[in-house]
Amino acid sequence: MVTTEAETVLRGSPYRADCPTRHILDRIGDRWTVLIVGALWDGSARFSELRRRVEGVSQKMLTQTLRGLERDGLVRRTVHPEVPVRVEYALTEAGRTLREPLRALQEWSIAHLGDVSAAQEAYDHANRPPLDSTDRDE
Amino acid sequence: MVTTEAETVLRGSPYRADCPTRHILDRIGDRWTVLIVGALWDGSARFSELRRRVEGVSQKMLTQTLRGLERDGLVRRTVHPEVPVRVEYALTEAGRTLREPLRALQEWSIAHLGDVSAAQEAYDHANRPPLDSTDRDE
DNA sequence: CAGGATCCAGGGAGATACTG
DNA sequence: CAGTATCTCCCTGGATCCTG
Repeated sequence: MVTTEAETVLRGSPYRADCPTRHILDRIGDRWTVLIVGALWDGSARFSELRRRVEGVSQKMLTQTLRGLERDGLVRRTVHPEVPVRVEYALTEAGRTLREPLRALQEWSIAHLGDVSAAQEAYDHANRPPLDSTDRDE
Repeated sequence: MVTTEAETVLRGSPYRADCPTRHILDRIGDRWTVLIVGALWDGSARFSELRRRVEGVSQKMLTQTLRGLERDGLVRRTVHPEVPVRVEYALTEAGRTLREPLRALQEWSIAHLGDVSAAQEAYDHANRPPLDSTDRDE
């Protein structure tokens, strides 16, 4: 694989379906992946623990996402053959490196949340006059 | 609003549905947002231009995503009242700041694509060898 | 050319029941 | 406890047709 420079790729390939970016987008695309990586930020956790940490995730999605991450080599799954089966999940080396860009993204979101919210309100106000009291606010 | 430090947020709030992170994830969650921001990386572009740049995007998704970005104040839409209507899209200041974290993410994907692919193959080979083969080592 | 409106298929995602 | 297996619902997103 020819590793062209990041800049080049940004302007050329990524818009083509064969670009690596697409694959990663598929991964971080689903909301759960990022949240789960975040939940494993500081160490390992058991299945139930993750389920508690990542609020709103269903057992199905948690399993599914963890498997995906495991398949990608970002998460390591360790089964402890004890009486009540105990499974621990932790980020691999590769997974840990993913925290950096993810953190950048999160910091951005924290820093710009206000602007975004304001922009949304302004947009809605300017574009969507009173219909009813059906305003979707968050 | 409890503006805890980034680290704290990472371990606490984000897993709660009320965290700003969720909003951003909803935004970058869809594959098109990132690609479109990338397509506007170096300047403005017209609708058709974007449609060409971002391969695989449907007119509906392009419009939808652009509207979302516009609503969030990340993209500015300029209508030129000429004979054939001409609309130009460009990143706003806020949108430009988003390029940083996005670039980090992309660079990560480029850097780790190989590892991820290898991990996937290894996983698939070890866990789900296609039917037909009767080999059962390990 | 830019985009609104529709119809419709596919898969994401929840709830439930069962296993080891 | 840690999943697997279904069934189903619903939203996402594509394809198509139409308008300013």
